[in-house]
Amino acid sequence: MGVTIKDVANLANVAPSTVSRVIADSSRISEKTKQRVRSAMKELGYHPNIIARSLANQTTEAVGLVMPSSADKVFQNPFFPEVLRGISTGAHENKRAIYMSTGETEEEIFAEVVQMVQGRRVDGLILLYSKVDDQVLSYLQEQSVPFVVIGKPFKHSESITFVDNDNFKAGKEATEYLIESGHERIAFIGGSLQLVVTIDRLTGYDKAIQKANIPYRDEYVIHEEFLQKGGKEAVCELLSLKERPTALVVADDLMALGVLNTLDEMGISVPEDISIVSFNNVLIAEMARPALTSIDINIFELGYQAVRCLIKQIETPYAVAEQVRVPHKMIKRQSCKTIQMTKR
Amino acid sequence: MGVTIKDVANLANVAPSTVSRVIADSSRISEKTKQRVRSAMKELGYHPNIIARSLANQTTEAVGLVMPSSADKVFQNPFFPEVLRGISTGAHENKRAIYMSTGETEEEIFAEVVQMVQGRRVDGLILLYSKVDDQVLSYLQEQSVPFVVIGKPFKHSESITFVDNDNFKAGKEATEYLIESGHERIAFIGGSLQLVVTIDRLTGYDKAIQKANIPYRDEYVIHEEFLQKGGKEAVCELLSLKERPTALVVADDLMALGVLNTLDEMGISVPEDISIVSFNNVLIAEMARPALTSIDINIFELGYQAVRCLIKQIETPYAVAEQVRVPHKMIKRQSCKTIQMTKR
DNA sequence: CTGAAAGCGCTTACAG
DNA sequence: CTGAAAGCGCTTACAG
Repeated sequence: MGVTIKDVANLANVAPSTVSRVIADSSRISEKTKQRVRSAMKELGYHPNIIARSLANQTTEAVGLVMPSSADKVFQNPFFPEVLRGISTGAHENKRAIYMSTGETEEEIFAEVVQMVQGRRVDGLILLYSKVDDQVLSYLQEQSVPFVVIGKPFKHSESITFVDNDNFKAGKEATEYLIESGHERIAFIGGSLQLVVTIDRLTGYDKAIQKANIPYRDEYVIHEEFLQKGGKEAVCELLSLKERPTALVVADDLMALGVLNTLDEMGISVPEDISIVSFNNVLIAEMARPALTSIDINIFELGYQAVRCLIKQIETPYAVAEQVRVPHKMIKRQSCKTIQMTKR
Repeated sequence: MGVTIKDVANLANVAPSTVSRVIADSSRISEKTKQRVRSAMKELGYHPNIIARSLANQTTEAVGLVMPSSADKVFQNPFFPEVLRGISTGAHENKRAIYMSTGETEEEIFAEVVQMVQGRRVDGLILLYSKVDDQVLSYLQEQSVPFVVIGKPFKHSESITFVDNDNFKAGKEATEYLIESGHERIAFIGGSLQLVVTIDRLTGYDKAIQKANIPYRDEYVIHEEFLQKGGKEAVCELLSLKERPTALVVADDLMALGVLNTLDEMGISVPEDISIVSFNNVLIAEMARPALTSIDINIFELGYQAVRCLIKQIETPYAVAEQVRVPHKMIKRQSCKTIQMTKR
């Protein structure tokens, strides 16, 4: 039914191979022939069959996106649309199509990745997360398929191409900012400890309080899901302590929003009673009341750079691993207050 | 390099065609042979090449997603992640992969769609928007490729499969709710008139005020982008009128948020001075202060049903067009106030 | 129940 | 500068 290269060849009175060369705009074909072939293509409404081309030349012009498991929850967090926007822009600039995983459990996603890779559906992949002991990552490494991680790989990060913020530094800066404002009872509310981003930000927090000679307290470190609900649960735990914190480092804006709403319900006011610094600086940070002081991590750029690195890897087979650090920046708003230095 | 069907055939001592039948789990192959072939596959770590299979049997097990143009802006609106979530869930349940357009301008997107279709990259497509005079839609119709529209097609909607809310009714209900609360000076802030959803909701608004014998005023109907910024601009226009409205029907939560913030800056309070009903009921509707009364349109379900319809169409070649109406529901919160009936 | 062969629509050495 | 032929890795009538 579809018009093929043969039909074009017949009409233009050349061999199929010649048509193929015209499509590739090979310099070995005369202008005259090219013209003839092109008008035949136009006349017949010819469009190359990409699947056939993929099979013949072992390339797909598509990149695969691996979402974290339970993507259904993930899409609630504005991080993902924003990183997708960066990826989409980058893919488009490089004329690459996007292929997305749809699985929900870890096993399903793994199976999909194997399909994408072995099925030669994509030329390379982007992992939209980084977690401890990831079988997808190990698999991609051993297959030596081009891939890029958004976030820092837990292990072997020297030999893997990744795009990330300096989350250690960001966590440290957020905490230091609160310390400089006079806070000493600072809690940390983070996501799953399986996620490297949580580990990094927590380590930064740790470093900052250590440097300020503030004792580390186990009960001040809480881990929940990167969602509003997670923020809510964390607050309940923290407020049940005899010595409540006066400031919070919250690893995600959406969580911070949950924190804010819960505090509001409990009649605790921000920033008067509790100061908050959060991360990501998505739209809701600006919209929240009080507006949240948040570390902008430039999510769009994370996605955009990831594509750029991936394409580079695909096109230069033995390229060395590349590490890109996307800068962050604290955006100060109304959720923090300077307090009186007490005992120091 | 990859292990192919031939390698498996050799190891299992059968013909390639037999291996192929084992993959398809054909009933015409003996259990014994199946076992042998399967263990050979396992031993070699065989995975079928999907591209080759696609070429041979003219099917891809993938669905294409067509984003509205300027997808970069679109991703700022929470509608899209949520509809993607529904699509992703549906695709996954049906073992279909997702292929996404990345173009920004209308022409680019059109070219991508042609590529997806003629390149046989997808078995069918979902349009994530519906607008007046859409060349993509016309193209898909004339190619008779399976496709589904999210939103109501502007023309020929009887012969096209689509999934939509009853936006006319929703617009009418929102307006009636305000009328019943005593409002008469009700403005409508909508998105582009190129989008059918805007037209439908506006028509509903129109119907409601007409029914209540409230004169239609041109200056009370504003069209802006479905973003915060759009809401802001609309408010500025409306407040410059001599007779300011006392209530607003805002066609999108994100816009409503812009409206809210702008009113706040101007010292006009909601709902005391102005009541607001908006649409979509995304997370921010709940979070806004005051929390927004919003019509929940069940975005997830729109995406989910779209996939279901598409798969059905793909699998039953001459199926008739199907129209799915996803129900909506008003969620009442704090952005509306009953006012004194004045002149009636 | 299984195999040999043709075909899906391209690309790409190899010849000339 | 152009063509004939083989090949990419599958599937699927057609035989037997």
